[in-house]
Amino acid sequence: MQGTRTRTASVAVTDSLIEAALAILEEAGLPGLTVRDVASRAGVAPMGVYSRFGSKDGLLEALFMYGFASLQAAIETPPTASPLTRLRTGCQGYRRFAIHNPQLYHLMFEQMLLLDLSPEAKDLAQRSFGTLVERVHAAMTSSELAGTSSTEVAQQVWSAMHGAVSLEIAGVHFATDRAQSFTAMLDALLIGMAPR
Amino acid sequence: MQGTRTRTASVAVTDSLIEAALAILEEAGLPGLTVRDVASRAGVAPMGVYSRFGSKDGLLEALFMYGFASLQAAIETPPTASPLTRLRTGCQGYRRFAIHNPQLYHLMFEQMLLLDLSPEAKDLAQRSFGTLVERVHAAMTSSELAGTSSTEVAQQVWSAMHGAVSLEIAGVHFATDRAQSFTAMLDALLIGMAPR
DNA sequence: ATAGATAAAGAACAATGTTCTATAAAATAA
DNA sequence: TTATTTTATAGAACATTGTTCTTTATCTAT
Repeated sequence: MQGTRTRTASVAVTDSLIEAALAILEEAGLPGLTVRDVASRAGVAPMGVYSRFGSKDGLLEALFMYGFASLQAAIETPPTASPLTRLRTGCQGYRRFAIHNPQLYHLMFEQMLLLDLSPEAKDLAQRSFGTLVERVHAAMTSSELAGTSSTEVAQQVWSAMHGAVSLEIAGVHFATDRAQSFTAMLDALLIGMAPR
Repeated sequence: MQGTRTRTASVAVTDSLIEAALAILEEAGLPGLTVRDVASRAGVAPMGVYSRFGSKDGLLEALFMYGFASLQAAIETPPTASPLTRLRTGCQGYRRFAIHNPQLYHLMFEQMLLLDLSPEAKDLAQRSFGTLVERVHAAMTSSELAGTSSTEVAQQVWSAMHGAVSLEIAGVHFATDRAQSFTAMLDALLIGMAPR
């Protein structure tokens, strides 16, 4: 008697695993994201995760990279007359991404960022930050922002944004209109960074 | 023949468990914080955690509350001539707490805050926020800050602080002097919130 | 001092990340 | 096309961890 095992085609299994993981992540959160469930949802055995990603952390890193690619797209906006306006629009995109993908955002910024990431993952994350630095630099050039180090100012803007969406995702918000409160905080920060 | 089990005295075992958990947390991080290791370090069996805290999450909630009590102490400062200065000093204390207890801060804000907490834990956290609201309110009364809702402004200040220390703890910082960058961000935000 | 109540020790259980092994599918060669 | 080698997957097995169960040492009240 021969075995009854069947083997699924190897085509695009990697993508299926990532898709399954993303779906489970947003549905059940990080604790619900088990290797078995991801593999099952993708129609493969748990081993499939290990042959393709090396470990569960490897899969999570793939989600991390997917997330930063999405974030990059969310903050990328066409040029406008005012560089500061373009920066503001990008910040709104940042919040939109976070609010629309709360579990993924949590994974990216509150889990993976604390772990040892591969150089590729770090590069990708840094590229997103680079976009923000560019916007800040442009606003400095147009004299809409003061200061000398666009990197340092960008870090401060990013910090404020991250803190705001992070607490909002956690359900810690005492303002009635959270989008408006986010914008108000950002406006205050940018006003305080304007030339005087 | 009688068993060779010994039973440790019940006095102050709860505190021993919390102390052990805090030590392991900062030494090995959240993944290293296992019930067995905590119990072992406290000199009791794993069951001790369950009889006293109900579950591992119960123990983590005790750490959460310990953390917020410490944070409360860190942001609590004596009155000064300028309410805004007092607010600023409290914010520096906030950062100091976070940087000195990075793993605990991570547990508090990036893990527990996302879970279902007991009313006691929520109250304690809200009390810390209340202190910040008071400082903001005082600065509004002295016309050093503008705006009508001290709660909303306090939330924005907290957001910015949290984002800054959160990224700093994660190792994401592009400024040379991080304490200075934190202060610079805070200054910009408070300037942007000043009456005009 | 004795009896009952309490809670802790240690074993056992369930779930999860990971590894191992047999083998089905694919790739290659003749 | 057929035979052989390689690859990667299915399913079982293993280690660790959160949790529960059972036995029994310790505590408390009389």
